[in-house]
Amino acid sequence: MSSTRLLILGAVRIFQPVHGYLVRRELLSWHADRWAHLNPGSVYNALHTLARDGLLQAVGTETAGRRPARTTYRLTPDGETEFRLLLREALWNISPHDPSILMAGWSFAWALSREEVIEAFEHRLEQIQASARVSELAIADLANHPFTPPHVAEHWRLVQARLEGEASWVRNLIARLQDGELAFAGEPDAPSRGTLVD
Amino acid sequence: MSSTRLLILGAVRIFQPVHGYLVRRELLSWHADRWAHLNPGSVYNALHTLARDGLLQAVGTETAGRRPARTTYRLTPDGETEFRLLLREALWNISPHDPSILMAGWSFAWALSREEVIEAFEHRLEQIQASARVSELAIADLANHPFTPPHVAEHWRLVQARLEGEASWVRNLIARLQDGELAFAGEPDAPSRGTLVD
DNA sequence: GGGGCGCTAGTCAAACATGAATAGTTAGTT
DNA sequence: AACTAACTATTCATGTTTGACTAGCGCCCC
Repeated sequence: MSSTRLLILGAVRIFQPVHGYLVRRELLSWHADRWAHLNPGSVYNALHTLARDGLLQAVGTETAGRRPARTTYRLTPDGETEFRLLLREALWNISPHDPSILMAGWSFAWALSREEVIEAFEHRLEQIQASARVSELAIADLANHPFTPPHVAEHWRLVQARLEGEASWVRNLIARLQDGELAFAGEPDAPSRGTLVD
Repeated sequence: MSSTRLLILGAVRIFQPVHGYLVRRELLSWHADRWAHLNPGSVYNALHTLARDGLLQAVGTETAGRRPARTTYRLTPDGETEFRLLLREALWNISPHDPSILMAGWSFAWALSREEVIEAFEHRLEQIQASARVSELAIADLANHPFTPPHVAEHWRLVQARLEGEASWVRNLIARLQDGELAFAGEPDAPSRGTLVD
């Protein structure tokens, strides 16, 4: 699942310096375990991988009592760059076969400016329109492939129908963003760090 | 990805006895490589696993010239049972976070009766309605969890919007199935085996 | 007749995901 | 004061996915 890296980078970025358990707990409160298949192992594995690749840096290991030691991480400059890259990819491009990518991207949209998010979403609407046209043409083209079974045409229609659902969510959100809802990078109430309960 | 087993079982079931390459080629013609992440390795691995678990049986190995040997498979009775189970699960239950499951299920819907498919789809519409209610309540409940970030409410709305898209596809299909479109188990033109090009 | 291209058929190491299990800690309850 | 339920913090064996790679065969074209 390609949304894992973005989710982990983004969650570390909010709370850094932070240890794995807190990252996981935050993502659980977003229900990312369901929509992004985020098991405990995935979180810790991603942390290790990202640290090995130089996107995260382990900044210490604390032990409280006789509990398991916990390693804390923060983003490296490369990690910050990668985060912004993945975030922009997630928001600007449709991913018709992986719903978790937009969910992950939207989770950190506030890290960009309101203008960029609106622009990205408008671009998304155009892509969805283009995709409708591509589907039509692909379905028409099936006539030239007589051995392709008829359910394939419905696959195209189903993918497009789901995208239309996504489009109505996007349109609703664009309107609300233009109305000033929520807070984004550079604005007074913009979140930059998460709010820790404890 | 849980749709892999269903796809492989179903594809073997169509062409049995059949070797891996033909299964893969057929699934590629459905573009399952894109919507179900079906790489060559996944196909062969699934075949091995299903054979190990007794759902498939390797019925021979032929060698033509000095080419790689090819193993042919067919479903065991357990494999047929598992196929029908996975197929019914895919069609009767919504899977809000994995779009490939319905795509895989629909690919083999013709293996059930027209009546059952219509009933399953009607049940699906009810589940989507119920899910709308659950989303509403979940969003309302967020007021009691002040530290949950605001994007979580949009996650619920996005999942629901995509399901509404799916619902419009399902409604369209129910109407066409009631009109007698396509052919299902027990009907004159029902597909039972695939049509091989060569 | 030989050179290149695309098809056939599958393998494999590395990467990634799964989720049960572990083992100590705290808070509440009878 | 003992019990237990839930939380903290992570590991690890197992399983699945990825996609580049191999290597022979057939066909077409010059």
